[in-house]
Amino acid sequence: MHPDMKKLETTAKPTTRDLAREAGVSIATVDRVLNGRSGVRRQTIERVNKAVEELGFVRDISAANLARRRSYRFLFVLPAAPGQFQSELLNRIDEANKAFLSERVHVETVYVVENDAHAIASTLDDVDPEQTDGIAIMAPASPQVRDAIERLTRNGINVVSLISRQVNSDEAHFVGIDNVAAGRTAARLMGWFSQGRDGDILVVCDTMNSIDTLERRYGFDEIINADFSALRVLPSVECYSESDRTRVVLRNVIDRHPDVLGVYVAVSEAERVVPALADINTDKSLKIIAHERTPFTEAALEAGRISAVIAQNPGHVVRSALRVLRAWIDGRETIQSQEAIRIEILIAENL
Amino acid sequence: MHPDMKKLETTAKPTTRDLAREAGVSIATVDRVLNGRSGVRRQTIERVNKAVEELGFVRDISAANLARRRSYRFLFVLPAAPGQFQSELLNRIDEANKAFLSERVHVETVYVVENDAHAIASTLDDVDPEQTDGIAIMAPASPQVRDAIERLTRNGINVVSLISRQVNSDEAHFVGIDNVAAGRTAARLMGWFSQGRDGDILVVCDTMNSIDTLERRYGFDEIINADFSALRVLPSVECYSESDRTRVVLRNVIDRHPDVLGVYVAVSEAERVVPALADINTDKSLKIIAHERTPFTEAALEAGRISAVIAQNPGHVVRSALRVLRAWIDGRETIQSQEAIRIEILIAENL
DNA sequence: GCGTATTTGAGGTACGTACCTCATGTAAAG
DNA sequence: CTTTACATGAGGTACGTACCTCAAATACGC
Repeated sequence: MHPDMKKLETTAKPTTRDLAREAGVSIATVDRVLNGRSGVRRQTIERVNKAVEELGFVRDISAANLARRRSYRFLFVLPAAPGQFQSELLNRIDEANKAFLSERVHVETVYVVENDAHAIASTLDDVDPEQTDGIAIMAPASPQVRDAIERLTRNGINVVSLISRQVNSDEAHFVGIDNVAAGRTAARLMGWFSQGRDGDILVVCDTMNSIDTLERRYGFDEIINADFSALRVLPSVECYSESDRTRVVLRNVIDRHPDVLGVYVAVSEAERVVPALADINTDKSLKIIAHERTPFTEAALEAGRISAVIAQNPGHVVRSALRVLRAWIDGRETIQSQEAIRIEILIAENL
Repeated sequence: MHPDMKKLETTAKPTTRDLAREAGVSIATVDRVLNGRSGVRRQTIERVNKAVEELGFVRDISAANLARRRSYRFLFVLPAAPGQFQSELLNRIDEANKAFLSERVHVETVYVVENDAHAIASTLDDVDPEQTDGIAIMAPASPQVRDAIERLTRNGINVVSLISRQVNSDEAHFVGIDNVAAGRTAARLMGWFSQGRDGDILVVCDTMNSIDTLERRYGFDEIINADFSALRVLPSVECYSESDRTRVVLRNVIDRHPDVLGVYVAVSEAERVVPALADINTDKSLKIIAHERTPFTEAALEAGRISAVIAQNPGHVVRSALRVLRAWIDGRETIQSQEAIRIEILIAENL
């Protein structure tokens, strides 16, 4: 056996009792210091803190939460959109809710109309600070939502934004990928796919009003212009989440630009856009890059209908949001590297 | 506010007390049933279980662990190799040890000589079941280690294998990537990089005795042969973790094969192999794919000296191992999707 | 119907922390 | 030197679960 192991047995984890003995004060005083209650001399506070250092005391969060009768009540605010990525996200929330039940974490979900910033803001305003400890919101960035988040924060409710960053809101931690970098990544792949040929590249988005889409497009152009000058990126095709419109618009663009080599589907509803592309481009020579791992994109990758997918792990996003909110409440640090959401490159081989 | 929220307030999480009332038995009996103690009639057991179902009782693990005085003492067994990936892994273990301290998880690390299966096995045999609750081992697959793992399991110590799968050991859960798929992924990328040209591809490994390397090579060949017939994969270059040897062998091979287009560095010590390649291939036309994210590979990606990296997240690996071990001890389920280690494709744009 | 074995209940203590009250100590202000 | 404010100690209860003991109730064999 390795020599250090004995320590585990003899040196048990120090408790508040040990702290009191070490600092030469009573347990009550230790408690006052640890929980920042008033009525302790500066000098005594320092004695206790020194004991904490020396014994390496770490508060037992389980016991503390038990004593406090604390449970974590979190609320996910999600757009009521029907896409596969949405439902994937929902499944992960359900999953997390079940898994964290034994750790006193309760998760609920409420839906909002995606395009109505005022409605979203008023939903947020209606949240009762007495009954909610934290909120994870996925909604397009807007001043109304940003302000509502600020009000929540002032009321003591922690907020993180999911997938879509709420700009200018330093209050809200962001859980999601860097969309500019995602666009750059897509561009690099598209460049490789083009094999040095010249031609046009199509970028499909819902609406250019979405900051996420703008950022992706920005990153995409950046790399294509810098490193793949043989490629021209056409103006973004906006399809406003409507299947019929998508079909018509795509056909128009591709008819007018026979040199289209590849398509970057910069929105998450690949299941709506890609089939439309397949109908138009029957010879399957188009290189398609889409976003998000869903049953549709998985199948399409395996069938070779999509060449690559840029994804963020929805389970990771959900759990990260919960961990960040919880750490915030506990006054703990998070593990930085754990909370960074990776820009995943998925191909048929690494699914 | 959404309508469900009130429930949180009124319907508190049921406790053993509630269970007892619901089942019409005493708390002591509930306790006997929940903890599988003897001396309860079958009929009574069922009454209690029914109450568990109906109330949706979930045991509060924090409180239970507190009462049991349970702490989780885990041991990482790592090869004493000096590579950057190793030290990355170590950092993550340290990090996890600190972060999980407040959840009564203690992690220690012990080093073994990588190539001495007997020594590793005897290290495992020396572990005291009284003082260790679980082991995560990273070591080349070998019958000796596999048998030692089986002995540990019989003694009630749960074991997971990290990075390298211990074959034929169904006892030990594996935390790491599918190496065949990793090889396939590398091959697909290499194919894209080759842009349809024909030429030779070099595969660099430590030794062909390593199952991990064999699997990567197998997957690599599979895709190259199937989809990129213009490329020929040369016999693997073995460099036995020695810098001098690496340099000599690589120079020999590249001198003899001027058509080498790309190199797949199938081992984790890219920091040893890639600089050697750079010395030889001064015109920088070689496309290099390496394994594992390390300070070296990050810098090399950004500088364009490496085109892509196939990686597994060491922090994720460490935490997943700990979660799996803990769930095992608690008799809980793990979240499947959380414990799958992804084969990450890293390029300069998605770092 | 008796004795014995099994099943159940009642009640306690403990885990490590939070939070409360009340008594007592000490220092500063008058 | 007293008054007052503040600082600290001592001791308790609680959280939800585990685990223990002992007594009481019930079932079972004969």
